Amino acid sequence: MTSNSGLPRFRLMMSDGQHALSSFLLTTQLNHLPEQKLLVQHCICMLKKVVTSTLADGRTAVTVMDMEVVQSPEETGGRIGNPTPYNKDGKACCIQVVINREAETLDWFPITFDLICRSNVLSSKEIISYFRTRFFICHSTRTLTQKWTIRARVTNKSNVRQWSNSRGEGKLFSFEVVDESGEIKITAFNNEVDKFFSLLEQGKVYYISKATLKVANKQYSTLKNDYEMTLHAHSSIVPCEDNQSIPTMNCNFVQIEELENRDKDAVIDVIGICKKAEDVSRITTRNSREVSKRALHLIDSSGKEVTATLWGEEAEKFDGSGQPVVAIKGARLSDFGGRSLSALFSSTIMVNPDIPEAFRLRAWYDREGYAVNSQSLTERKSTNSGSRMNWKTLSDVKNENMGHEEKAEYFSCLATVVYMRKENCLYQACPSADCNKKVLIQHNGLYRCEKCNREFSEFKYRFLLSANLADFGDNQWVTCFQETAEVLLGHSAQTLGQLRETDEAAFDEVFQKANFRTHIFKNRVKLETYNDESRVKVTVMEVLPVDHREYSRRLLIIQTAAM
DNA sequence: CCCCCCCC
Repeated sequence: MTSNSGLPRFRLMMSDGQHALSSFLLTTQLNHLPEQKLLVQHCICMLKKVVTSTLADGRTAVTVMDMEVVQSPEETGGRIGNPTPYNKDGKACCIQVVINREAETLDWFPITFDLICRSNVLSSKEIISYFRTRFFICHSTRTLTQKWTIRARVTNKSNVRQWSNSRGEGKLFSFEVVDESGEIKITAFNNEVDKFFSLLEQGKVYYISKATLKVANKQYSTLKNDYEMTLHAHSSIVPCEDNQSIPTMNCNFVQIEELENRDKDAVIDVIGICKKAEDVSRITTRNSREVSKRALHLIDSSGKEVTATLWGEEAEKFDGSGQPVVAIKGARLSDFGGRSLSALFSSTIMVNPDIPEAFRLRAWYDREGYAVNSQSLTERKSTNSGSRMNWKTLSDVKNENMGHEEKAEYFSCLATVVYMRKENCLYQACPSADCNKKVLIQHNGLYRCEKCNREFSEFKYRFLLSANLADFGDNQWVTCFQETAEVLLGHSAQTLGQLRETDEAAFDEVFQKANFRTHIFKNRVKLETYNDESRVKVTVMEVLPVDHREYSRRLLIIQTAAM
């Protein structure tokens, strides 16, 4: 054919041995291939870059922008199979072409993943839909469902998690992969969990094909990709042995010292010597879930130390013996204790990773680091460090008009309980797990909760205790709810409620014993208006035992103030 | 189709 530029234009018929399509046009830049008799009949070609277009008559033309001849007709042995014409509107479609390492030439393609077909053979249908997909991705934000193959290394793999919500229930896991062009998250649900979970191993390389692509929800991902993948029934994952060219995890380690300058909630990569691993412990979250946690004390050559918390299984299985190098990719920076780190579900924790940074750290620590009197960015958790406490005397609270701001204020004080109101210290609350609303007894003997709009045969006792606290110079009425009242009185609301019903003397004794006790109180203070009357309300958030050192220190402050 | 990221 003749091109617009007047140069000869070559048209190719390509076949996969089953079907053939003659609508391939060679870009004139590649004319040397046929002219030098490299591109000849029956050779096998690897198409590296192709642009498809729809002609006026509806036919699809495929312009070959870059290609390589991988087998001569001699090697191929002539025609393969008995191909019939490919009809894209109809039944069959399968044209043998080969795609390899396509991505780098397609810089306008937002997911520039290394496209390699596992068998090195793609059908024309796949190719055409693939190119449609590229167009689709560029111009649409809807869920994208097309097929391709990537070759990538697994850098992180989650556990299997169950979910249950109004839309149904099931299980899932996700993993993250990296290749030369970037990183992407891939999620598997239900059947695909069974199929692929045990196959995938962190650090290994796989061919992954026929996953669907969708726009990533940035809210839940810190990966540098606007898209993510989901596996489906037809998806395939095959281990790849030849993985030299695929990068390993790319970490961007931040020096511990530098954490001081980073924003709270930043997600960062850190590497350090685990100077100390605290014991694993179990905690209950706000959502009443139990989870294991373990704090690590990491130090690096900046001479600074930081506490990093691991969760769940990561916390349980962590072995800190021998002070290993620990790298955490994607830890979240918290301002607890000044600066600390917390592993996320998406974090990757590596013990003694095989990377230069780890070797350097090991050498530094064994040579000199072990002797460094390191300074931690994370303050010791303890009530006597003082710095997290906004210490006030009770008269300070009044003199400084605390609580008059729009936002509630907080203060800590050392004070003695001088009175507790026994009357109304307990109320009958709704027995539902998360409802503490007061219930009213009905004529039918049932207890009604207005909030839940339900009647119950039972109630639970809750504390709402008014107490008067005093220090050397002043006193203050405060409110203690459930947890803090339980600490002050040393009994659960349920126990004390029953005691009140059965043994009034014993009930009174609980109050006598708890009175005139001295504690550290952490309080919230806020001006509240009720019936047109404003007054400062102090709610006790936490009751802590008095540490002797702290007691002496506070006493000194109080005495100095009194002089 | 998930989206939990916790505790002091």
